[in-house]
Amino acid sequence: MVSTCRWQTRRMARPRLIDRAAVLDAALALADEAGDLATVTMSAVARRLAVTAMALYRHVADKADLLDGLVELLVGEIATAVDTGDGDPLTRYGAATRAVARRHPAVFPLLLQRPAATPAAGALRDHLVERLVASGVAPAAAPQVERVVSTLLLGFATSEVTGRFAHHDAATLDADHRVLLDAARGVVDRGRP
Amino acid sequence: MVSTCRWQTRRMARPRLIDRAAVLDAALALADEAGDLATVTMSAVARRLAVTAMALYRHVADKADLLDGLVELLVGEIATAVDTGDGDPLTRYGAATRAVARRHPAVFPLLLQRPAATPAAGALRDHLVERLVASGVAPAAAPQVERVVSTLLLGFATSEVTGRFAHHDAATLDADHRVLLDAARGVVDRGRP
DNA sequence: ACCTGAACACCGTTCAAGT
DNA sequence: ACCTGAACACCGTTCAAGT
Repeated sequence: MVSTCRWQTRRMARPRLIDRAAVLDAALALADEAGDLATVTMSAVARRLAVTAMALYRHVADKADLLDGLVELLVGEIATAVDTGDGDPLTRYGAATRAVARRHPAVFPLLLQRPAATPAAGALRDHLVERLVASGVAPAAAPQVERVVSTLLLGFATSEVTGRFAHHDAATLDADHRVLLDAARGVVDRGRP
Repeated sequence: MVSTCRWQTRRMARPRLIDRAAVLDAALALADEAGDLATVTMSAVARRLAVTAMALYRHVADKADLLDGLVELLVGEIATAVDTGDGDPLTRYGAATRAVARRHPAVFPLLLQRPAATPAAGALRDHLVERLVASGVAPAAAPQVERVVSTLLLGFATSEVTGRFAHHDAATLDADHRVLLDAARGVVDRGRP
């Protein structure tokens, strides 16, 4: 027996059981399964990681920080989805937003609830502005077009996911979304010189 | 001394210290002053009414019911404001929505968060559809136009109030709102036969 | 460095009891 | 009928202690 601690690589170090990404993934999975943000408690997230609630505080500052992390995750998913699928960029952005909302209905409303000041949000915004300019929108107008179009898409997807249109069927919602995309297209076209 | 209870009008009756409206008003005032929905706890609302938290449960089913009541209050305010001010109906609806959002920034985001199935929401929706039809929108198209336009307005006002546009000044936000209203006008015009 | 145990202030909610 | 006191399960968070 050289040591009572097998994991002792250096002096008094402990094996890292979890990290920030694991915490956020567990929280997101929990929210998705429950379909309800109230289920995401520090205890529940910790339990899913086979750890105590107190252990989380090494990796997230507090619960608000954890929720901000979830928002970052969703923004990242929208960013990676925005360049896939078919149709023009606007159609793809709309589809990406809607798809992420459906995948994470409990967390999605947070996107409209906290300032979009996180790194991932800034990156997505920059990317969208670039795409708008590439499609002929005046550089001076592009940021405003991005703000308004993103607000349109976010508001609609949130409504869909919180059940604001609960008694309407999928076909009606799809038709509504087409009307919304037409309106967004109008905003983009008005930004063209 | 005929009775030890001065307030005893009938057998064992007690003076009604509070009612549902008082509970909702206190909760709304609390949220407005704090600018934060987390401040609205059952204890805090009760304290403001000089009553214990348990007393509230006679007048609201639970906390979710209390929050639904707040939503009703805001929807009512939008409904009464929608026919005042100048400009066309759409401009007024937009201004009314924005004004209510600014008056109640902490509560407003709830409008996008819960199904619009309450009586006040239904009444406002019916009123808006009527106005749209009166302005020449096809009766068959009016409900869809109402849904999309309301979603636009709610999404923008929510963003403004949650600080999603935090680093932009008032003039920029006003300009964004004008662009949004133009888009909404496009949706309305497309509903005309 | 990372995790745990114990502890704290607070939350929503119930139920029997008082008036 | 309406409100209170006591009680319960749960929440987020801290801090000293263990490894």
